[in-house]
Amino acid sequence: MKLSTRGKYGLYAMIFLAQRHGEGPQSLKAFSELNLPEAYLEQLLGSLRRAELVNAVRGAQGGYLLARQPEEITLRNIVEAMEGPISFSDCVSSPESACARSGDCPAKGVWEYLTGEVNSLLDKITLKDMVDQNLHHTI
Amino acid sequence: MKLSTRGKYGLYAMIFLAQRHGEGPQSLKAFSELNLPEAYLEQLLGSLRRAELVNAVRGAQGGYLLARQPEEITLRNIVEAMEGPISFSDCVSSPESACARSGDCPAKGVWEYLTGEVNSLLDKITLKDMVDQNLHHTI
DNA sequence: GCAAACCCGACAAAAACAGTCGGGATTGGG
DNA sequence: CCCAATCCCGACTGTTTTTGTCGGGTTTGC
Repeated sequence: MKLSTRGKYGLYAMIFLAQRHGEGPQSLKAFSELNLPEAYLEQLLGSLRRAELVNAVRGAQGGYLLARQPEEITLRNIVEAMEGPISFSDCVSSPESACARSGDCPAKGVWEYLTGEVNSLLDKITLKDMVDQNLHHTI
Repeated sequence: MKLSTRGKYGLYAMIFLAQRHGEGPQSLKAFSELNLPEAYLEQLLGSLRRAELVNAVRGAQGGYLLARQPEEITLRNIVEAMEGPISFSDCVSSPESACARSGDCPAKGVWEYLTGEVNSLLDKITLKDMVDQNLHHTI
């Protein structure tokens, strides 16, 4: 029950971009103040781009930009882009990994319930909330 | 954001014990209907015992029993016993892994908030709720 | 055209996970 | 008292996931 560094670094990168929203493309080098491994971060930004959370501008003076407004990007968007769909147990998300006891498995309902709750928690927090340190309006 | 098999199998084992609560010690062999690797399950039951969620009775006719009533064992108890403390990022739980940006890290508040929310979600679900398929009273 | 950028697939080290195994310690029942 | 049933424990191993690195390709502003 922990995010991997992908999830963490991905969020750091998104917060970095949100803080500079409107200031033009931020090159990979600009991210260096985050003290993350550069080549690795580049990979992660690729995932964020493919998830359409950031846009990349190639060529000189290029870099990365948020693809949407900070208030339109949720924590769930980011976490899912970096770590795939969140679900407490595979038997919820992928049909083929349903276990033998599927039919009346008392645990399945729990996984479904929790997965739903956490997703809705993550849906409620936007990038804007995070840079504003404004988490309480969500409660 | 997924439980490992430790978490899943551990919960299956606890549900199994809850369903037989009051019927005396359940030997490792009795668990075989769960179709889990026996030697591995034994390890996991060791973790549950050390977390004081089950009691083990050694010797012939021995086995495992719930250490408390099913309504007094929460999902959080089980998950933490199997996977360690829940926290979205280490910088919340362990002081030494605080990252350089600790002071004003916009992500830290998010991790703390989410960790708290998920913990309180897990606190509200007891083993009894699960065997009764009664998750809705928690909502 | 060239330097500053991003893009991409392949690779590798390290850590975590998912078990297995062999033998030791306890204990109820005959 | 002995033995079989049972739990206990640490060491070991194979696999998968994670966390990166690297080299070279592509794009584009100046």
